[in-house]
Amino acid sequence: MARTQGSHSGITGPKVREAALKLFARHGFAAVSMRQIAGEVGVQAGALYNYTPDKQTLLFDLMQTHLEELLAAQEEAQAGRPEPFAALRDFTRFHINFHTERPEEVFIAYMELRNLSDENFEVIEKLRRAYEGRLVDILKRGVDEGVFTIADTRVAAMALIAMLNGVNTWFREGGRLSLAEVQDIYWDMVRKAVSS
Amino acid sequence: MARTQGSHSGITGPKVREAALKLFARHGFAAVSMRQIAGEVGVQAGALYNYTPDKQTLLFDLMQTHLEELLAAQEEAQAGRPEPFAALRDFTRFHINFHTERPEEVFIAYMELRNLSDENFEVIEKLRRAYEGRLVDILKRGVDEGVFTIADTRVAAMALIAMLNGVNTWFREGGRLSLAEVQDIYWDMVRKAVSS
DNA sequence: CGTTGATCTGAACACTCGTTCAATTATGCT
DNA sequence: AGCATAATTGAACGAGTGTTCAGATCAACG
Repeated sequence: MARTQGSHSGITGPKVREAALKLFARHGFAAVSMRQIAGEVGVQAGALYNYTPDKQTLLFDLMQTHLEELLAAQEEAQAGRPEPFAALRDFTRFHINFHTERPEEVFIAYMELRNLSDENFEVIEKLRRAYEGRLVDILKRGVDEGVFTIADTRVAAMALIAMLNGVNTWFREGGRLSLAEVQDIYWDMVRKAVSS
Repeated sequence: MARTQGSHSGITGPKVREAALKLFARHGFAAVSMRQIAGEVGVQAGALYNYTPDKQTLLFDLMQTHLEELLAAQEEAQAGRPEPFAALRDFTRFHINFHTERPEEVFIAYMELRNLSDENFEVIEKLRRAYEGRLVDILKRGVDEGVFTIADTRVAAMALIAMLNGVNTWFREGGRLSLAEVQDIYWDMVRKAVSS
């Protein structure tokens, strides 16, 4: 009997989010039941509804939190770095770092978009665009200052982010390459891709 | 009364695959029921089992067919093109072309991997690796001949494919850019990324 | 120590799921 | 025309779905 009823723990909320995160990432939103999540937490399914109004909102909250943390962390990492070249290098390293540290959040944020309601999707899409905009700004500054050669900054931003996101599909800590080596390899490609 | 029972059409098989393709791409494998697929075809759910042993195999067949067509088409597009530079350019254009022509197949092949059984996953993964290997070969030849400068060919191949796959997330026929323009923009970035 | 209020259980509700199968119907062949 | 057979229906199976809620339980406060 792991947990008796009525216990007033105060840590169930975070545990629910952690369990949902893990299970959604592993099996997909639609394939995970509220009873599975409850089982992972050590609680009955009904108790989950003290922490989320419904399953869909649970997913939405995970995505929103992730993207807001991403934007906040990027803002901090970028603080006071006006030269486009250094800014792009920092962006590249930051992106790889942040994303490889949160594989589950990243996976969900990209794979479960279609399971969001229209309004929730709009909120998430706006956050995603805002992050993309950060990179577009760097690229534009670089083009204006003549240090980057880019045919279309928006397309370039999407191409670079897609390339960097790819790291998550194969990188594993303790593998052939260290994170620092991966960052160097990708920065090398990014740097060259925007050069003349 | 769309369809009377007992009709011996012979085109139900393809229609089942088309319906499954469309619905899996739109809502995800786990979120689509056999009854929905049957409804799209104009048939009762039980009839689907004349064309697939189960739902999972239906998914697997779609993915396998897609990847085998990809490999075959790439082989043809690449036939007799030994110079690495031209081969890489052709690969880039081919990849964008093939993938933008089949958004649903591509989406499924990348998003529904976790819904495959272990054995089915292995088959699909092997095909995906084979395609990746085609690009690795081109890059290796280029490095050997001194026309490309690449730190790690396997990582570079994965990075470039991820970048090219990104086109599918935003490109729409009739949008701001034509397919040819997109191909040129991406080829420009690919070319520079592997240069010295 | 008794009470309040948050927390959780366990059962219930109304569906939906993938899959099976006997019975029925239409088709291709002779 | 009649027969064999492929294709399809429609009902059924057991299990699982998200969500609700009355009642039980426990922590904290006065």
